[in-house]
Amino acid sequence: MAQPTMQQVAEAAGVSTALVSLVMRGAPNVSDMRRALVLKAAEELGYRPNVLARNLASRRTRTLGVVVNDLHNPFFAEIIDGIQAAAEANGYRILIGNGQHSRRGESDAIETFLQLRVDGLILAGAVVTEDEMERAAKSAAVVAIGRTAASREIDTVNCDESVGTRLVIDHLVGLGHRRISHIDGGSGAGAANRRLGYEESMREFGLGEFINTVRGDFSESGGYNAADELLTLHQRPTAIFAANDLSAAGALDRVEDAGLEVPSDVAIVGYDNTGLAAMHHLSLTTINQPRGVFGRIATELILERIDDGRTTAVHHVVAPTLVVRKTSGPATETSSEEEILV
Amino acid sequence: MAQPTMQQVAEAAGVSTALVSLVMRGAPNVSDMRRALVLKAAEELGYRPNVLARNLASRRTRTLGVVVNDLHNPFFAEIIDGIQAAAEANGYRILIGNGQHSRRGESDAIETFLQLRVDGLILAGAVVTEDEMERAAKSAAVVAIGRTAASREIDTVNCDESVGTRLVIDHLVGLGHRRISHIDGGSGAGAANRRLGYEESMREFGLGEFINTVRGDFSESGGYNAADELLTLHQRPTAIFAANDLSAAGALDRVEDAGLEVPSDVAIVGYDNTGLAAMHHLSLTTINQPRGVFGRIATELILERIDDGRTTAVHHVVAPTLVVRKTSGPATETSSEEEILV
DNA sequence: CTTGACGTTTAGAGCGCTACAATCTCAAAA
DNA sequence: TTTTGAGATTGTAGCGCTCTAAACGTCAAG
Repeated sequence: MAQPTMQQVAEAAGVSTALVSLVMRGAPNVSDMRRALVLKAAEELGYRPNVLARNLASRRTRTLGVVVNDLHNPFFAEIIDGIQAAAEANGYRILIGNGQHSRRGESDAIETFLQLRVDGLILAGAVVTEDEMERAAKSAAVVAIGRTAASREIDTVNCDESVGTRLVIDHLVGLGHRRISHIDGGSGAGAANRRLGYEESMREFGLGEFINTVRGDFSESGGYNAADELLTLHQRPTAIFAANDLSAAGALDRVEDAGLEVPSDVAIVGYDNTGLAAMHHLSLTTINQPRGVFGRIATELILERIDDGRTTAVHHVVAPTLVVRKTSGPATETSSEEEILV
Repeated sequence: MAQPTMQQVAEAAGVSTALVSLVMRGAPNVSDMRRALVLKAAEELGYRPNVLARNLASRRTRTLGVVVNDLHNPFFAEIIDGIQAAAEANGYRILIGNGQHSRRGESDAIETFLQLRVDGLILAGAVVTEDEMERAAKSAAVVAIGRTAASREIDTVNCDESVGTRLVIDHLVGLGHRRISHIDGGSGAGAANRRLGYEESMREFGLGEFINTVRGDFSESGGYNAADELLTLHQRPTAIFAANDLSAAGALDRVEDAGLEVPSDVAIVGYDNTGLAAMHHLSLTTINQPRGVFGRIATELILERIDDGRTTAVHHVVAPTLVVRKTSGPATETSSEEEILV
């Protein structure tokens, strides 16, 4: 496994190592003749630059470490796509670390990257303490996706939940719904803001009296149980706004189990526009977060710090969009009649 | 961003850099007094070992590069879990590279890892040529998950598709089904073996005359269209075995759209036991591949090469299991009658 | 006292590369 | 011809660490 070094390439090509270095880095001031000579020698020897040595000597890695909270969550895959595209376009490579859905796992991944001396660190959905992020920011540029940070050293990219929730309520109200209940996401990321946004929007539309939030979480069973609770209500809602797609799927399940039709008896709206929601079988109306854009913006922010030397924090807020599918529809006569009875 | 070096720690602790190195590596022959001294100095300075320099000097990285074909596929997340656990237990760290679902992307990720001089390379679901894997094997230990390799330099870990398919057919036959059709997975990974296994098992059960494969792919729409084709058949099948869960979901959709009951009119079985299949809403009978085990075994194989110097290839085959859920049930009277007519 | 053995500590030579300054080359200008 | 200077090439000192061999106590046995 002994690999050829620059030295050997230099000897084979009959030039200095410095020239080989220049060629490998694609420097401009090298004659075509020598460049060809070096390239040929490198090719023949199967030379592959040693990034360790290169980074050590240049004190730059041109590498971004991406720590995702949980690789199981497909949400992050698209963020990574965005990061990767933007990074490549700027001559950076990325390395991915798995937080294993825990503070501890994220810490380890961050530490690994810092030891590797990455130039920048993108934390997606991180749950580590802000303290820890700040400490990391002493050694590399840091940007966090999907969470806030007060530090001046840390940029953030977030989705505007209040816009997203308003889109949902607006959509449902436009369809004639008034009794719109919310299944909240417990301690999940963004759950609190979604609940607040729901309440705010309801009031905005003069529907304050119909505000009704039941406790749930970001899981299917959480949605199922919460829907169960809603169906036993004296006045059951004509529409359910769940905190995420998974819990919306659970709610859908429960509603159908009860022999009710979706959307005619009860409309259901999710949040996140996961692959699940797009499935023909579910076809869930939901809120789409432009995940690829998150990644792209995060990368651009980090490169501004690394390459342009920006030192002030930037907090980017991205607007989500509504995706209408089959689980939302007009409030029916029945529902309206019931409403009159209220 | 200038980070403290070993030199500075050594000065602060009043010892040599060699001693600091010893302490940082947890070497045994260091007096408690000096160890404490060094640790304290390192702590105070916020010292963090430079992995680049360390790896360069030691010519070892104790790092495994994991290249996954597609980060969007949750299939790989569990494999990574298994790898990570096994790697950590053996003092190795892992870095994840995204193949972006393309040969090109995988090549790039592999090249990046080789330039980083990882000790081992785990390719999960890779679609690169065997040539390329072999070239990589010249510089690092390589093991491939979910594909074969003829090279003596490359270990593999695979699932026994013939066992999996037999489990499915056995299950369905046990429920009284005879007219069992297969929706194949086109050029998807493992699709060919699943189709072969299906045909073989059918013959084994004396059901050769009922073998019926329709072209599909690993997507929901592929399953939908294939099921559509099956339903127009003069003798429609009483059971459908789809090449993966996603296409099974599509088939389920089509069958329900036709007003047929699952499983009483048509039973449906998927493959892979993805999160999708586990959803209450679908509750798909399917074949489970022990993905975490894939990862663990792959890691063990690679460490055998790295640490124990094994040079012969090992090909590990793991047995899948059947997960019975709600989309499979007994063949009904109607179906049997129809069969008599055949 | 030596001596030698053992556990601890250190000096210093790399690891493979980049960066910088120095040097060389050669055609155009003087 | 000599000078000039821009472009091409090279020598070499690190980057921060590990590793080998040697040096340094320390202490019991001779």
